[in-house]
Amino acid sequence: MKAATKSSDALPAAHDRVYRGLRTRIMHGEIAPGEPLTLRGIGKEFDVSMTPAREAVRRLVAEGALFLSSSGRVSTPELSNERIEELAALRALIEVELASRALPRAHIALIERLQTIDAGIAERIAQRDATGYIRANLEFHRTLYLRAQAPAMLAMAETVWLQLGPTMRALYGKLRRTEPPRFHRLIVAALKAGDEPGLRLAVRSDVTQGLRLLAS
Amino acid sequence: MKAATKSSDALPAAHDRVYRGLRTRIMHGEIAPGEPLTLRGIGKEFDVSMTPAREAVRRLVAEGALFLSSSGRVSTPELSNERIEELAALRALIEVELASRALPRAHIALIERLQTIDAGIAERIAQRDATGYIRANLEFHRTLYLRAQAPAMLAMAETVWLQLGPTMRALYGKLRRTEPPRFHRLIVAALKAGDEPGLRLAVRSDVTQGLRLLAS
DNA sequence: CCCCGCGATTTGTGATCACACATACGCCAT
DNA sequence: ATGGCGTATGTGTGATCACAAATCGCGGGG
Repeated sequence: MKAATKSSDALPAAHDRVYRGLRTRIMHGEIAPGEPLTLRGIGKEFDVSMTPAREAVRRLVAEGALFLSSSGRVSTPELSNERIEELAALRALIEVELASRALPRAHIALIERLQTIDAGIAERIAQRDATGYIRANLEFHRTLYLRAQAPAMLAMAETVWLQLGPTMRALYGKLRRTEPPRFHRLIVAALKAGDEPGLRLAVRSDVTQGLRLLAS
Repeated sequence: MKAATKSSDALPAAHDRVYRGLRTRIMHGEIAPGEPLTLRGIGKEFDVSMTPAREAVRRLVAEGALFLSSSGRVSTPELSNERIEELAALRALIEVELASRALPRAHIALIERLQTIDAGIAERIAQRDATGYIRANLEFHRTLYLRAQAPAMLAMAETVWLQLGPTMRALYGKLRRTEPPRFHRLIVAALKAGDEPGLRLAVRSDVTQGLRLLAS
């Protein structure tokens, strides 16, 4: 039971592998809100001991992706309506700024890529693929924001996504969407036209649309 | 060498004690940018083993307060001008929103407390007390933002402060301030008058003032 | 039938250890 | 004197262990 030491493996550090694995699962909404996790369970799943599992969990807790009860138990957080409203407001603030900074650098190739991703989103919706929908939606936004050349801001936006992850999945179940996101069209149109005020409005609308129903 | 087990101590968990200790030192600018840290050194300083030290460091790295080199060495980060500009923009976005949300709840008692803190800031400046100045300045902002009743936003703002901590200390040395922060007066005045646009402008100015010189 | 309490099990915490790697120091050959 | 190399030291990583506390389940009493 010495877990392959390091031998000739590549170099994806153990605790980082666990972190990334949990992170994407949370961000994509593959874990239900309130679901409890155990360090030994995580370690077993990723074939590591408790130590790297603990580090990964600690990091996710620091990012707000996991909730740490007073007794040290970890679970994915159940967000209150107030917190959801705050996080939506943060998304609006940060992502509008990111989109605005990306606008001058948005070439036609980027816009075409966004349209391709958007088509994929429509497919996921048609197939009722919640996780795929969330993943594609985040890819749409991240692709745009990468052009902003603002890594610190992007990291902060992703932190917010992470916190909303489990809830977004639950939200997806509530609203029975059959249509593709209409605000994405507006975003693409504003990018093409170089219309900054229109872009800001479209991003703000897209980011806050779904979360309004949840708070009602 | 069994480190006092738990005996009759209260219950401030070990790794959390280390985390808080390092966090405030970083946020207050008591550690120079680029300064290297070792897990064993931290453990010795707080009288714990490497395990809690590692967890605290991991958490601070996750928050951007510490930099982790490719070989695993940790140090406080040396920020590029681009990153400083981003962080200043984030401060402006988030803190303007926080101030705006705090405005309707800003009673006279709060305003008086802000003025008291501001007087303390003037003292620190007169005494050339860099750390004291930073701490008092952050207290001024936090006191105001607490009224916004937006814990997630406040946490995000504090994360940005944390990332700027070591740099703010260096910044303090560059600009030889002798006058108390003039924008704080404007903030207080806007709060008294219930002037939201004025408040937003004053906060934005206060937050971005010092960092403009640094980027030049 | 429900509620309380006690014990077994689960779970997080922190210390310690073995190991791999990086760095730094010092010694020897040129 | 200087440059290169091998060793010693320091550092992070991850596994394992001992311990305390929390949680769960079961049984008895009301």
